[in-house]
Amino acid sequence: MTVAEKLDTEKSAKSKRSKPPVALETDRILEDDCVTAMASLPDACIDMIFADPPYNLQLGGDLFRPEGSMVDAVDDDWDKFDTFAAYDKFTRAWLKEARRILKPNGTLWVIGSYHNIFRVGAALQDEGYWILNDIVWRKANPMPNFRGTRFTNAHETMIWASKSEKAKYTFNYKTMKSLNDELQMRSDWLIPICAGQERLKEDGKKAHPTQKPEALLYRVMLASTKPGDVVLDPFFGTGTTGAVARRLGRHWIGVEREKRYCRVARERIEAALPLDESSLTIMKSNAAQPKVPFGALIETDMLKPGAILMDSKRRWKAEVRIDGSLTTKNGKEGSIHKLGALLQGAPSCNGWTFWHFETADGLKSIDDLRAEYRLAHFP
Amino acid sequence: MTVAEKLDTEKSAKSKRSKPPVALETDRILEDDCVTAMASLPDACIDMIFADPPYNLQLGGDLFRPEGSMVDAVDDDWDKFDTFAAYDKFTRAWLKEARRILKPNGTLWVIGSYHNIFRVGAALQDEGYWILNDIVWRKANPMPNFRGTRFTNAHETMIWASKSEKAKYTFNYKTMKSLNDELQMRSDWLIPICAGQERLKEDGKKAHPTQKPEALLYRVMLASTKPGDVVLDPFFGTGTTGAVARRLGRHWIGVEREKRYCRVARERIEAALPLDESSLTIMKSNAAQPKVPFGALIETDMLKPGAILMDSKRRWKAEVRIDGSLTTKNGKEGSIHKLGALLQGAPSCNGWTFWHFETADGLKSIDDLRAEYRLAHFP
DNA sequence: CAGGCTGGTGAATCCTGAT
DNA sequence: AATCAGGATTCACCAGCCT
Repeated sequence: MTVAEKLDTEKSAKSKRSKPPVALETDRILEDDCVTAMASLPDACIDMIFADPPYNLQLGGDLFRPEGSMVDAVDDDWDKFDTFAAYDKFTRAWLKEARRILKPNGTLWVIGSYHNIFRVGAALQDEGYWILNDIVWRKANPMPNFRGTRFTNAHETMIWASKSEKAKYTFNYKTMKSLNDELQMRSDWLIPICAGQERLKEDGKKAHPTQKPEALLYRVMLASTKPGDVVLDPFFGTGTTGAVARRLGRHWIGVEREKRYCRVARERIEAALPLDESSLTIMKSNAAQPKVPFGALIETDMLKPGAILMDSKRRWKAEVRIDGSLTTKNGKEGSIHKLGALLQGAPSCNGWTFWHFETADGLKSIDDLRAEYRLAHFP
Repeated sequence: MTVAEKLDTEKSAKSKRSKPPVALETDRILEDDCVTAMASLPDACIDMIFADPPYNLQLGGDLFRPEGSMVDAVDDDWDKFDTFAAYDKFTRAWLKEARRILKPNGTLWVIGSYHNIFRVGAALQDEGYWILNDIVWRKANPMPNFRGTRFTNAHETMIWASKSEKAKYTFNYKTMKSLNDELQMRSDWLIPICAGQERLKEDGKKAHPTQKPEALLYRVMLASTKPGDVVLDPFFGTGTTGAVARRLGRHWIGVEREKRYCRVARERIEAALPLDESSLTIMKSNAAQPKVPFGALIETDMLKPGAILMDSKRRWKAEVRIDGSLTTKNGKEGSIHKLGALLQGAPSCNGWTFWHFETADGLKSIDDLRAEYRLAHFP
């Protein structure tokens, strides 16, 4: 049990609505209102939530309008404020419940457009979430603005947030870098909209008005979850989140009110084939490599006490001592990291990459020695 | 007098704080707090407001680059707020005053990052503004994420809003289209950050920590104002808004509390000459080259993880992994370029033309797939 | 002079585990 | 809870200098 999970259990025990620790049923759709459905789940059981909440105030009128307000007889401005207030109430309700069911180190993604994303963003900050990034989904082929009255609305915004400021969230940095031709993945993603074969149809018409592309969920999930994690989508629609989760070996829970969406989603996920284990492995795993103390290189005679190390430009030299510390001619000393930092006047230094030694083929880094050591001792 | 201006006068007359119709003094800096300064202006006298308010960054300790130097962070007092509530109060105060001085058909631009933009967006909706677009400023050269903890924060968000829903705002559609090589201008703009000669210095150090690029203001002003319009900037700083306004033949009013910023701004605007051809070219948008990372083919399911790639003569084979890296049977791995080079013993390799996959009609290059991807998504 | 190399820098909520 | 030490981590652009 990790520290995080321990904390989690302790919190649950204290909470008024604590539930007995039962195995969470995953890979299924809860056919219910999103707040009610989430309320049926125990505290801190979800690793990641992806939410694509509605924002069409007209269609959802009943849902968002507060009790007893008169629709017809109000002034425009008042009506607008009223509607915003109702939308905010709805937003806070599901964000609150979502935060409760998130594990301490879980994260939340929300996608929206300028109609609702600012309200959602402010609300989630107020609820205690900590924003990690806002991500811009740049649509490769957006619908043009036919009337020429504004800029072509060519993007949507996603907010990625952790449960709290100090949380140790999952971010698969190397995976993202690899996916982006060995450059850091930026906050603006160019991804085509969902069309063609991928777009689900019913009787020739699109099955859902706002179906998201699988490529988007693919990147979201690959970035912020580990295989086996549980992903929840409180506005499941036709189940893009579920389909991608299954393909990527993650567990999923979908919440959706509308029966016909649920039916389409089930069929779709059924057909989404999980990738096999070997394809799932990524090139540079974030799993910690076995730690090698510098002294181990001396003990195994890969470096001898008295050997001279220097930085790549031969500005500084130091001698290796028997206990794995280094010393300079004028008496400075310390670990490979400490001395490297001291000589450069830097706050810190990675001694493994800073220090080199002379070979027939020129300078070689002690990090290469460490790699050799690992190969020999951790096959 | 336009209809808009007539409406405007009528409203002013009814308003409790109506003022005698005096000529508005423009092209000057009001050296004062932003709310106080705006309060000194009459109702409905401004055509466009560009606001770059404090972002409330909430930075922690120092941040160092991998090579040891320290990042020069924004730690100015003007960016510090105790709570979100305090920031919201400040935001609503200036938004309210800004809306009062805006002409009925005037518009407001606000720029921010994920730290503050959601609060600003929600507040301006509450104040009665009507959002027209959210615009993403994609930075061509953002600061990387040095610790590999999040996605590179590579953009900022601007909100463009009219005073009310029914307003007849200015949008120079054709100008924008011609600026964008005869394609409709999208909501994501690729513009470099302010650096080099353009960056104002004092004693060799940057004069203002958050100076915005003139290219950004150029596009904003060209899109949403007419020559002779009055543009107000309530957070003037070193006067980018004023400089661009002068060059584009717009009148400007700047509001800035800090004396030293005012001094720098005055000198700068004094020197801002009308644009010549060459500067115009610089300002013109560099249409984003759609670069396709190999990973995009996997995300869009054009290539599946586990697929086998080989060179044109079938000498080498490799398997596609989930993150866009390749791996061979005997454990060699890398990007399409790296692995191609490694296998051939060459210093470098263009993986796009080196790697192929089996089809019914024989081998096909992954470069063909890339071409298909481009064709499908960048019409 | 062209071209290459080095160094500096930009609105940044930037580590982790053991003791 | 706080402290300490190990050691992992960067992209595009510009200016200046050298070959």
